[in-house]
Amino acid sequence: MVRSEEVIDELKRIVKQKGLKYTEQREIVLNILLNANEHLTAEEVYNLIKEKNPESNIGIATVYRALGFLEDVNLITSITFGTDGKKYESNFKDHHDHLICTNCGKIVEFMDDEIEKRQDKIAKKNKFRVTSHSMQLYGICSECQKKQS
Amino acid sequence: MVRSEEVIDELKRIVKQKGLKYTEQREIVLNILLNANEHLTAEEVYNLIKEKNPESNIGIATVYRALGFLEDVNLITSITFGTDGKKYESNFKDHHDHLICTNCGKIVEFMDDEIEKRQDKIAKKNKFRVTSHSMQLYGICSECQKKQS
DNA sequence: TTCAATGCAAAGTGTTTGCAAGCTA
DNA sequence: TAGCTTGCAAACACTTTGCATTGAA
Repeated sequence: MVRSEEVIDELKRIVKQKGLKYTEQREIVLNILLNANEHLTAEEVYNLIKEKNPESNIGIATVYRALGFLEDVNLITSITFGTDGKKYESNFKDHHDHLICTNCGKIVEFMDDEIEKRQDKIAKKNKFRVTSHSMQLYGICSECQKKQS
Repeated sequence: MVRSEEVIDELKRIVKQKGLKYTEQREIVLNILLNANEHLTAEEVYNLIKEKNPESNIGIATVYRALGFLEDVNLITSITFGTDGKKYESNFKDHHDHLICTNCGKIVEFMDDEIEKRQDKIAKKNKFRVTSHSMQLYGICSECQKKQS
């Protein structure tokens, strides 16, 4: 995990290097994700901004554009699951994979060195130079199992 | 892997047991997925039907309804990854994961017992009853590496 | 001063629903 | 025949786009 200010500085650097403008809106969106403990949909980000930064009067289109931009420059990542649509998270969290409850949508993060090692091995065997990966295990979480039975 | 006819019989059994009607449309949709080698979106299923069963004049709404029904009765599963939306696959296929070349789009399928075992272990530790998973390794395939260098 | 970025609303997507007609049991 | 299913089109929800305006460099 990295300090928020460092990531914001990184955003400033990227924007400058690309000859684009630095805007408060992109910073707000990035900040929301840096401080979020869970994966957020575009709409959730939008609602959080209205709640935490009511003065900003941001539009939903801008949120979508900011999310797209931040994903392009690799500051955030998205995963998509079930009916909740695309969910975003900051890239400044330790690497992890996801366990996803297909009933309630809960996402649990995990990390397993053994799997990471095997992935490298598989990539080598297939002569791929792997740049990233994503893994999702779908199932029913313990709470939902109780409710169902 | 199971023979198509057995799965179709299973569908007939389920439909009867639920007091519903057996229709050609549901059978066609199921058959498309049984014979598909990849995960298909609703629209891809629809297009395949128009190609392989042009006489059926099926509507896209029926495809969605059939997919929903087949998923409810556990003959097929859906997962969502990337930007293509919900993708379906039959529950009667051998399992595999994907290596994806981000340059040319080539997809290589693989399967690794060690990873599968670790996944089970992780699921147990988190008290999830896992029903499916998807893993993608993104990178550059050997041909594209040659072209780039 | 320039032109990227924004907010708004309209236009696109993909998916679901209402309904009259069709078809299975 | 009864009522589940269908095809069609309209309705929906989510996301993107066009455009005039704003604002960062």
